[in-house]
Amino acid sequence: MARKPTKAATPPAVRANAKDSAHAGNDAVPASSRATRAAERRAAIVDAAMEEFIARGFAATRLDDIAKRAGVAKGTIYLHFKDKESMFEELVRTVIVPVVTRLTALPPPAGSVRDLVETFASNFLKEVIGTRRGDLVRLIVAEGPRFPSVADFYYREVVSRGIAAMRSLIELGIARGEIRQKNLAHYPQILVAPAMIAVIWQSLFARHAPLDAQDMLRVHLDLIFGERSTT
Amino acid sequence: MARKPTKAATPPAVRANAKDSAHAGNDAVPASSRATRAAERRAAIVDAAMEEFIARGFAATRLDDIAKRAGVAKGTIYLHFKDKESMFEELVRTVIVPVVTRLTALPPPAGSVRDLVETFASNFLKEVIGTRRGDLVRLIVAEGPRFPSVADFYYREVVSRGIAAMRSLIELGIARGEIRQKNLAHYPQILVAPAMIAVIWQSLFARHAPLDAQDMLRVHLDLIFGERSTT
Amino acid sequence: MARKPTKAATPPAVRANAKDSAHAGNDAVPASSRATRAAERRAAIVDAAMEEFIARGFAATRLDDIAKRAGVAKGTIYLHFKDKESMFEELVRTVIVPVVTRLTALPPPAGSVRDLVETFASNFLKEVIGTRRGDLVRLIVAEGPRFPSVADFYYREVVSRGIAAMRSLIELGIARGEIRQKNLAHYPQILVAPAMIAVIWQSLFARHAPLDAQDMLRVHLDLIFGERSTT
Amino acid sequence: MARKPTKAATPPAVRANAKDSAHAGNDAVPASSRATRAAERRAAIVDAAMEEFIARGFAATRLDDIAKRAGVAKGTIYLHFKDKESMFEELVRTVIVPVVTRLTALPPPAGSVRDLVETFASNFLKEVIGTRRGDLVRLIVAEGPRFPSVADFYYREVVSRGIAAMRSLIELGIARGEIRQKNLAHYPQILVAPAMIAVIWQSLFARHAPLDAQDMLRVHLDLIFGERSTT
DNA sequence: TATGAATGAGTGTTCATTCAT
DNA sequence: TATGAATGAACACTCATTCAT
Repeated sequence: MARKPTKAATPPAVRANAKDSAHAGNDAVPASSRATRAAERRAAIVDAAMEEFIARGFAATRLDDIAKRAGVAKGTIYLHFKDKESMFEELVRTVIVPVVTRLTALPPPAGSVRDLVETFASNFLKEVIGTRRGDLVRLIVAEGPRFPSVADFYYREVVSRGIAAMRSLIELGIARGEIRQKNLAHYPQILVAPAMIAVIWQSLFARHAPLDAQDMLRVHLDLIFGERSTT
Repeated sequence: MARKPTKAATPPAVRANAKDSAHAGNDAVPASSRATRAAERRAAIVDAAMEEFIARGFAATRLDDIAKRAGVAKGTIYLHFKDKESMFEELVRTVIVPVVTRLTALPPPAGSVRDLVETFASNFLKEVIGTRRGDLVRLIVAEGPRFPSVADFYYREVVSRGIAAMRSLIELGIARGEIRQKNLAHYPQILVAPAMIAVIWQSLFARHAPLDAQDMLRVHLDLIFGERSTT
Repeated sequence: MARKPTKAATPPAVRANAKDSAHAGNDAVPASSRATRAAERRAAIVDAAMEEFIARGFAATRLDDIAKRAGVAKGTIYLHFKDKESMFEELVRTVIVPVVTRLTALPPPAGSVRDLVETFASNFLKEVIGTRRGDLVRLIVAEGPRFPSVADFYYREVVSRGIAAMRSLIELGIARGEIRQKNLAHYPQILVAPAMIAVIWQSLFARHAPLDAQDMLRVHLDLIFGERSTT
Repeated sequence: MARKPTKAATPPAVRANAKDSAHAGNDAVPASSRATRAAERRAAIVDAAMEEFIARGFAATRLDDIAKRAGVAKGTIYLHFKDKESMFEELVRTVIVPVVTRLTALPPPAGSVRDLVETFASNFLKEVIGTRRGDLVRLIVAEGPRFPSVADFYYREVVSRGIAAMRSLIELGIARGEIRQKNLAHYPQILVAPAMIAVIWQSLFARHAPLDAQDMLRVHLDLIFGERSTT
């Protein structure tokens, strides 16, 4: 869609003293420079690929479909990615990084630890569970074993950081007396486990039995921090 | 299931003074009747397919490889399964059912609820986490969206039952005063979440950061039941 | 399952003075001798194969289907025929020969030539057009080029004889003054052409436009012998 | 055949003062636009497929062989046809249509009806009998029952039209007193029957007994129109 | 003799990748 | 840069043929 609007859009002035009469048509790039256009295309491909990989998994996804969805020709994909595998790998990186940075841009540690964790959980709910990004998590779980580099990357960039962050929070909670269970700091996974389960549940069983993730997480936090006094 | 009943069933007396010397050599493999052989082959195929599907996922698995691994010809697979898809679906059923029946054959509810849950968790640890069966769980998470029938089956046979069983236990725990958190009964998922995370963790990140699942589960139970008084 | 019930089922009386103790059970064949049974089976296979080959052509016919239709096991076919090709070839022979002998068993040349030809045509109508045998003709037309031996056989046994017979009739007709066109004797094909066309028409276009073969043949004979005086 | 007519077709003038020295080598095949090339390839595939289908029938024909004969890769076939079946169906259409249009482009009805029919027959002889197109007729007879759509198409486009045309001619002949047999108009099949037989004969029995189709048709016409007065 | 499970070569079809335009 | 026609290796599935029972 909107395949070749450029030709008409080219302001004549731009081509003023163009001497390259032979193949002048191509470089009629308007406002967005060539580089920008390329970046846009790449983004379109990444988005399309994401959709397809999530829907079908790596092996069953056809580059043809990605190209169609992205509105580019199949060959164009190869101008941006070496092959299907590296596309998948880079894709995961590309999509994950901003998520991580957003989530780790934690609000300054004001208020109680529980508040912090709750804010975090609430962000997670909005940003991940039941969204495309949640599906990405499932995709990584699915394809991880066949793409060690992806699993490694995910572990390094997301999991280990997340675990570390959770551990800090837990330790802070323990220090402040909000958390009783001292051993919890050894297994921050416990803190996130229900959230992860919620992600997977939504992908697989939502239509059998919808899950109120928010409420579940609240109950879980009550377990850890003690039931909240209803103010 | 009644794998080799023939051997025992053959009355020794019958062959006492057997004079069929002519073709005595054949019965080097006499006992396994045709039906038995067929069952064995089918089992071999199921095993091989399980390995391959786990290792590569559905789409990337080649029937050729399954056949090779099972030690049968490719065509033989089609004597047992309609096509690749139904093989996958039946496979999951075949493998899951015994697991379910074993796990649901709960020890009689003697002792405290915590003991019950602990026993259950310990079984789960031994039988599932880090085993082929654990990988199967990951496989289902991975392929579920593309195999609704598999996801449905898994939900019906495993998840919903498991959830129900956990809920009963939780309610029992609440009734007996072992569990404080009344709301936990609404989300039995919380009880199992760390176990599931452990399963997935072992599949994906074990080599980066091994997880002591047993200890983690213990900590989690402490969270729910209160820290165990070290007698 | 009920594999060898014979041994036990054999009434002792029957085996009274049987000295062939070793494999006495088999020959419990009632009225029809073993040879007869074999011939019956062969006939069943031939019939089934005929149906299938006509319906699907040689290449697209599955031995499995033939076996099923004939009520025998696939392997049994190989007890009667070397392979699929020779089955097809022998089949055509088997089926054609009786047709030929019946058709060539012309009624003694009494009456006019036209009467003779008409009798012949009427037989042909009943015995061939719109019947399985008519389909066989189409089958031979279809597979002839790939089965030279079949085409050869068909030419030798059916076509050349038929042509010769027709030629005799035509010559007789000319001699008796019933036929004017002397040259017709050079092309007996002309005499049979409409009959053959009728055969093919029924196979291919009957449902679009049914053809009254009998009437057409009458008109054709009128053309050759002159319109019949309606006495 | 007629693979690269482009070379000759390229008007020299076009390349007169070409300054595109840089990559002048490429345009050794300039004229044939992509569309032209595609059409050529498609034609090559159609030709090759025609040969193979005629030689082996539908089921026994391998796409591999068609591709090889057409000088394209197997995958290329699928750029032009959905699958083997539709290739066969489209093929028949593609090949038949021009034949029909040519044959129906009858010379203006000048002269006697017999002359007309004779002209027609002579065209038929040259264009169909003993040619690839004749084999196509046999192919349709052979595969028709398994390809109703092909039989339908053939009936609609060829047979029904041909029958109608023949009927008109016969009626004209009757009106002009050239044909005595009034009933012939009911069965135009009789008029064409020997021609069809000739087609089939050439395919199947030519090597056993060659048939002088031309002479046979003449004799047949004598039968219908009366023997020609030897001028 | 009869069976039908087992085989594996063979075939239609797909799809990642290339490359001339 | 971008295209999409062309490629051909790869794969699911079939089926004639064999052979242990």
